Amino acid sequence: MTIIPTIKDVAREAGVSYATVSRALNDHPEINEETKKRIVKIAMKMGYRPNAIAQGLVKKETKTVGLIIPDITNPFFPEVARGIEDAAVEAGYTIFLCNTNWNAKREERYLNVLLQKQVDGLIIAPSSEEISHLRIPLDSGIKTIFISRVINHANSTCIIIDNILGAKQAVEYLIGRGHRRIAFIGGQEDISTNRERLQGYTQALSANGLEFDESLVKTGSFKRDSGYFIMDQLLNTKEGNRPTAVFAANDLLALGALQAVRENGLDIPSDIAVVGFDDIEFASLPEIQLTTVAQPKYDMGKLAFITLMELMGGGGYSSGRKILLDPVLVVRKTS
Amino acid sequence: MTIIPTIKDVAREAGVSYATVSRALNDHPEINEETKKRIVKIAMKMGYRPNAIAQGLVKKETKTVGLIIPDITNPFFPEVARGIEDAAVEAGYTIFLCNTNWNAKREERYLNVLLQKQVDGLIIAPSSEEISHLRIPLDSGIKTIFISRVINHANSTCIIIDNILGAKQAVEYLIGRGHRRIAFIGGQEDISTNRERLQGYTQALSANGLEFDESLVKTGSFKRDSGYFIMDQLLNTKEGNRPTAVFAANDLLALGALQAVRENGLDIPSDIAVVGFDDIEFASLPEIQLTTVAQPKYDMGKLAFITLMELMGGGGYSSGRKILLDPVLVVRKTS
DNA sequence: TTGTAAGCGTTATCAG
DNA sequence: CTGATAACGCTTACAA
Repeated sequence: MTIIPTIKDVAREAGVSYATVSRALNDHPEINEETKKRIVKIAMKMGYRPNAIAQGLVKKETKTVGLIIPDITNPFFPEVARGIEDAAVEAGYTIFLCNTNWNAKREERYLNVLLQKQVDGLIIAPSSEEISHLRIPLDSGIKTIFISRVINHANSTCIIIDNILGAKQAVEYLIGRGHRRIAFIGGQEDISTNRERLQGYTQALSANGLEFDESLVKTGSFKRDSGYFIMDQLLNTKEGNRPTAVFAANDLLALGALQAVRENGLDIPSDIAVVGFDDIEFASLPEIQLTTVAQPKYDMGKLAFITLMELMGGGGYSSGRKILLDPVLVVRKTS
Repeated sequence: MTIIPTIKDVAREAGVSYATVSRALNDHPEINEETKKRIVKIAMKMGYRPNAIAQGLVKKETKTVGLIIPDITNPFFPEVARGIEDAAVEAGYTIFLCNTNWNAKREERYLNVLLQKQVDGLIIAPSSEEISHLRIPLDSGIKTIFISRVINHANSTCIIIDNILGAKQAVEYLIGRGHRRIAFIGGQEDISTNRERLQGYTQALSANGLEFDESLVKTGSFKRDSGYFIMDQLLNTKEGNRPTAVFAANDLLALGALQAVRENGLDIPSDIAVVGFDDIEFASLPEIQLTTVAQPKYDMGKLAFITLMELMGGGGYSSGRKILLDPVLVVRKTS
């Protein structure tokens, strides 16, 4: 419970001015090596730790970035976050984690708080299409990276996966396996991730001369219970309409769908084939073996931070870039 | 890309002193209602946002707390984190998320960074028994809550689950089902979580007159591949020694064990019964149906933050409390 | 090479 | 009720 010493205390102890202490600690070139060593030693002994808040105030840089995600409970995001953080630690940054629970109001609130806290940059996985509040960071000029969702704003930098392509691959694979009645189980309808995956689904159908059947497309939220509920509905329509395969917009939905299928006494994949999206770790469990479209989650996180660094560095790196990552279909046992 | 106005700008615009603006914004009692309204309006129009860094400097309070966890990839922690965060948001706090990847060095580094950033409090799920560096926060007097692991330090407040009891329940249940050769698959050996769960295991055995067989106890790290590897070893010892049941120190280990058992062509639970610990969401998947000892993860997070608030509030709340939560055995299909 | 002093954006203490 | 002004802990011109 010792009181934390300030630079003032160190200066007094060492019998020099604040400036000299500051110089010693940040090893400025213009300082006597001897006194520097002496001061550093004293500072250490006193347990001096520079106050980052004060530093932030004068340097106008906090070595802090905000990360806003919609659902920390979806293993996809922790994996991305880990990538971001590993890159951040290396660069000496600390992360404010903000989980919105898919709540746009909370997202907006966080945005404001983070700006007030003077973060140097922002990484956002937007949770709603209601992007009006996303103009806040953009207009304020703070360096921002959007991940997993594209934002239509002149100079927003986005890192996303090619959702359309990924979905297309998944559905075409299903078609290749002979399926003709393929359902789409989506998350929040108005989210671009969902829209694009639906788009890929539609494109795959039409490219293969299959008719789009509205009754086979249902959306909810990107959660397991939603997948369960929707799949159950899908299975309990009149017999003839039942799909033989399902493409779910993420793995959580797929996991829910799997459960509904089994509880309806049907077999996977012989009665119903299921394909997900994300390739969360649990998709590969031997008991699950979910066929899914993989995203490079960890690397996406790392890339996001590195790109943000470039932006923050202020170098000639143009914002407004859209970085598109490649999905890869991982075929396992549910299809 | 507008420049962010300071209180100075607002003051100039409103034709009053900084002090008055500050008073208006923090609605002090001693201010004219009219001018207050006028100033607030002007501030809003200008898009003024108080600089939290500057506020932190003078108020000596940052409304920020640090959260240090070992593995964000283990669904247990995101769930706890969500609880913490929900409570934090409500109280107007923001969380620094620090993931250590079970790395003590990184934990120590984070500790120092967080102190420098002047967090108001700390919530730590320690990742190693090498607690020497944990003296840093304790000695510095910063309010700290330890979760999921107990720290032997005079005035550390810990929120943990009764690991011994939980493990005991699990193993006694197994014994009740007729198992006599029960293996223990642990995480990092020196971590109290692991030690206590092992202790519960041992107690259950001796309380039931079963002999402790060293060859049935193996530890690795709290990860799935570790569980897989250990289980595989266990199964490939000479036939007679093979266990008929396994108690894994967490669900990830159990999931790995499940996989090894199946890959060895054995049936669950008839050949080998498996019980885990944590009850992560994926344990309840119909395909998994893992029997496990449940922890109130989300509530534990909320409680952690609320307790921290009490501590930070400086009220008469004594630190040094150990809060013990109750585990509950959830019997599903792997036992 | 070192010291002095101004300033970062707030809040808080005094006077008025 | 309001206005100066001194902190908060640090960095950085500018002087010495």
